[in-house]
Amino acid sequence: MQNSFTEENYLKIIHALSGRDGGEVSTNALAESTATRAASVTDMLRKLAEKGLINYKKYQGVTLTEQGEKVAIKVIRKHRLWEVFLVEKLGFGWDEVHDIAEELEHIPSEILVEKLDNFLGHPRFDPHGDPIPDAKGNLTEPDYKVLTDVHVGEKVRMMGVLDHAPSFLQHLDRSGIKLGSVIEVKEINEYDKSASVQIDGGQSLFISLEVSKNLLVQRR
Amino acid sequence: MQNSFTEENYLKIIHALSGRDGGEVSTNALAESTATRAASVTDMLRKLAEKGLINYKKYQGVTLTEQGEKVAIKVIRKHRLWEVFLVEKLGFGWDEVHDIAEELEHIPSEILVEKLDNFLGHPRFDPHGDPIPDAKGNLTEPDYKVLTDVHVGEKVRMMGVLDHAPSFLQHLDRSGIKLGSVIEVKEINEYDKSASVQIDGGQSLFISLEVSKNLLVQRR
DNA sequence: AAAAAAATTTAGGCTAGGCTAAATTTTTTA
DNA sequence: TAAAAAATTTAGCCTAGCCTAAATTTTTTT
Ligand SMILES: [Mn+2]
Ligand SMILES: [Mn+2]
Ligand SMILES: [Mn+2]
Ligand SMILES: [Mn+2]
Repeated sequence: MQNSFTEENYLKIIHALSGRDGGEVSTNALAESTATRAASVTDMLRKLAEKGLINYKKYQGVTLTEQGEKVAIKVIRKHRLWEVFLVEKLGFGWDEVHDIAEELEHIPSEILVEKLDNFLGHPRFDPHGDPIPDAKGNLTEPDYKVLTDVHVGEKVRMMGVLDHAPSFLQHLDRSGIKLGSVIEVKEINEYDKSASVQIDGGQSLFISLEVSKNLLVQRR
Repeated sequence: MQNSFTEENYLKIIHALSGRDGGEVSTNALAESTATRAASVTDMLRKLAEKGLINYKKYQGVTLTEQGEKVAIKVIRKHRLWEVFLVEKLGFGWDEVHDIAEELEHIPSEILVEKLDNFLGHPRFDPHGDPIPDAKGNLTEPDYKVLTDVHVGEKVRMMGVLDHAPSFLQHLDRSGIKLGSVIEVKEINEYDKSASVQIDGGQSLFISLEVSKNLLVQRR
């Protein structure tokens, strides 16, 4: 049977909150992420467990079953492919596409997804640097580090963001930081952990700890 | 306030059933088109009237208000633009796109529609020959005639279909009839009104009355 | 112009997915 | 380790969109 829009959202959120270790997700965390109340979450968890999509024991938190994981990954695949479409083909900014993709990800047709993937040239990453699961459902999270873990003097490449909020992405735009940018850490301020960095060998600027915490980078 | 998926479908269907004269649409006709029961339709009509989207007096049938017409035309615009995208960009057949567009037409963002329209090069017609409303909401139905009204000896151009069912479209594919094809009526069988026609000056074939009734054509 | 038939609306219910308030269980703190 | 706090579940309600059965209105036939 088909899963509803709402069920798909729960599964996707459980996947995200579960992290790469697939740990238990709490009712309250889900209530927060779905912008509903804990009581409503409990109702839905019972339904998802009934359908075999999650492992749920009262008071114990939930994890995805293999089947639930599959569904979640399909939704993530669609979300990220649509984001690529919106940015690459329609000319949206990376700060504008999340909400629209949030709707498009629930359009059913398998064949649509595969034709879209083909049209886009089988992209591996979405506009925020997040990996796109392949048609078989394989999702490999590259292990990037956070900019706060980079030492003074190191040069790294910007590979993704942890925060997807438009305001954060726009802040990066104004700072001239984008996917692929080379970031050299020149200095770290002892007092507030802000960093002085140079972008692509050009402009130098200060980055707050808050920003550093949300930048995913890779040693080169 | 935003209109729901269901409300949008009602408005679109009322628009279609209302025809170019904007005549009253009956409860039963809506029940048939929405695949629901008359009682359910009545409920929804009261809600749409409440919102000022339709003119509704008990037992009298409904028409769209100006506001309702606007909403309906926006949905139609989205539906047809997405169909163009699916056929032109993703390579779907014209027989495969209706159901998918039926979902895509409810994705909200105005800006998405305009960017999509731009990406597609502002198409005037969808893959079935139906006119696409412009961004301002102008929808002009070209006045094509039905193939049954064409006399023997006339040559006409195929411009659209009345039936959008996949089986009908596939039948046309097998017959080599597509948008733009030139159809010359060679003979009309007195008994069953089937026609003998020649397509694009090449292949000759028989067309049943049922098919003729659903082909929109234009004198050249 | 009745009477019969058809169309439509009303009444009363159901499910999905929400909510608040109260009860229960688990976790933390003293 | 008992009490307090936090987390979670249960109970009871609500709205959107459906449904069936019964009542009402309109239309068609006699
Ligand atoms: Mn996103
Ligand atoms: Mn993304
Ligand atoms: Mn269609
Ligand atoms: Mn169409």
